[in-house]
Amino acid sequence: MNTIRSPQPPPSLTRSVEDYLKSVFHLTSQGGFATTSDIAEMLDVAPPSVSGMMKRLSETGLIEHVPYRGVQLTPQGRRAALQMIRRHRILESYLTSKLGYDWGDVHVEAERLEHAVSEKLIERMADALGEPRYDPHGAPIPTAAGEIEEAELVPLAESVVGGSVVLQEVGDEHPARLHYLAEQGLTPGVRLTVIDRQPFNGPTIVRLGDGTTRVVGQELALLLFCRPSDGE
Amino acid sequence: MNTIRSPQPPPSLTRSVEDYLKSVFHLTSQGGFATTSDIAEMLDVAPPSVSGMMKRLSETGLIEHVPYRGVQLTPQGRRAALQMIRRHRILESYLTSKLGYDWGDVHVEAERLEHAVSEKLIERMADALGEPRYDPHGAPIPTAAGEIEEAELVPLAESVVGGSVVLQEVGDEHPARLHYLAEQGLTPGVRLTVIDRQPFNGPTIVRLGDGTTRVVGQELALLLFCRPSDGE
DNA sequence: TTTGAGAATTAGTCTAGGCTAAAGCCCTGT
DNA sequence: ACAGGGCTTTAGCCTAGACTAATTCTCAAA
Repeated sequence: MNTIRSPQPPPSLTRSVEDYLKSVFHLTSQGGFATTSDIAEMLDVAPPSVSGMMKRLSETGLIEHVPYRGVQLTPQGRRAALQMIRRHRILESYLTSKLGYDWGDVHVEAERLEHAVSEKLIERMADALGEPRYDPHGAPIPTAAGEIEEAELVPLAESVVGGSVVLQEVGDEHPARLHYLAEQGLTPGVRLTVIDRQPFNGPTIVRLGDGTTRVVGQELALLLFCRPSDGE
Repeated sequence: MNTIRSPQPPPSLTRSVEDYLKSVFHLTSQGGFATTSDIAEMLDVAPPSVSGMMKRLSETGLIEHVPYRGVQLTPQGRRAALQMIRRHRILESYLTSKLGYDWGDVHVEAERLEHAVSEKLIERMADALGEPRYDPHGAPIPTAAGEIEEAELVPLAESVVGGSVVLQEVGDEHPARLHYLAEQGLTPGVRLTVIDRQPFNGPTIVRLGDGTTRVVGQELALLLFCRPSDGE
């Protein structure tokens, strides 16, 4: 008799654990470690709560914890985090496309739903949408297999003056800012010509396809991730 | 200055509390009290867990607890329970109509989602469905205002032999039984002629609209709720 | 009227996941 | 080289919501 049950039954993580894994993923996406206080701030909990959870998560093999340094995801933790991010982004896409949600309002709703949906439901939504590759904010949606596109994007605030870029992703979830950006026509896929930038962290001035211009303050311009688009 | 804040901010119940309220609602739908052990069995927890929760719920005014007798919902508890039932049934309807779910599989999915969806999402789904009045099992969907239709239904097992009935509601959530019933053509809305019933809790024999007959064992026949349909 | 079975409650414990206060580590600036 | 400041961790506590074991209540039957 074979007593080894190989492809472990899904451990079924708690809501809280899922949130911690997502935070660590986002905080380590540029490489390096996620620190206790960054995680605490992102999840709005006290630092000791993070230390406690990091201990539990490293015992279950989801993260690697270097005391006083920070944490990184193990391959297993990364898979779990990407699964949550896929759920989140598919949900955002579905709510926007199929239920008329505004792109500023989907984040909060998806944040709760992502912990409750089954794999099956997510795949049905993805199917109904035609397997979208980007969510409404332009963020890449991980595949069901756990792969995610990594693009080299540059914040508009750091783009080359005189160049032409395509706004690829809006790195923000605050409804008010998103509403404002949509009003300004600054949504993913738009092509922008970088006309000028004021010194001392001043605004960036861009021209849209229709010839109109926008003055984008530094704070917002740091959230608009672009890829260069020199040729056509 | 008015220090009374009348229409209390929504207290935001926990998942567990929501489940208890639903159980009490279902167990008291015929009037009377819900007993500790019935609730425990329905939620698959130990009786002392129920006693503990009943204490908390009566402190927050959601139920009325008569020690050693049982509990009933207060008007506030009933509103909360009906809200959960509305969510559940709208979700079941949406998953069936819009995402191709089988009626045997929707219950489990809705059971998790009902705790995570917002009011707004439920109303958008209801709207997309055209404000359905019944869920896929034929159960009435409470209105957003908290009203629910109460019909006088009779289990097929207790219907009058020789009479004609319409199958209104299937009172079961087990996927296997639901699949079987669908195969047999026994789904809500179907008209049945009750041809015969074997003695000693034996099966009921019915004829469908297409002239074919079905032999329905007592266990299943108790789950098929019908309304008389004498005239056309 | 009493008694005993069965149901309900109380008592006490456990875990997850928060918190504050206190202690420990690391690194930079003098 | 070391002192101090800022993180991080530990210690200890709290709540919700489970559990088991022990106790108490109720009601029906003798």
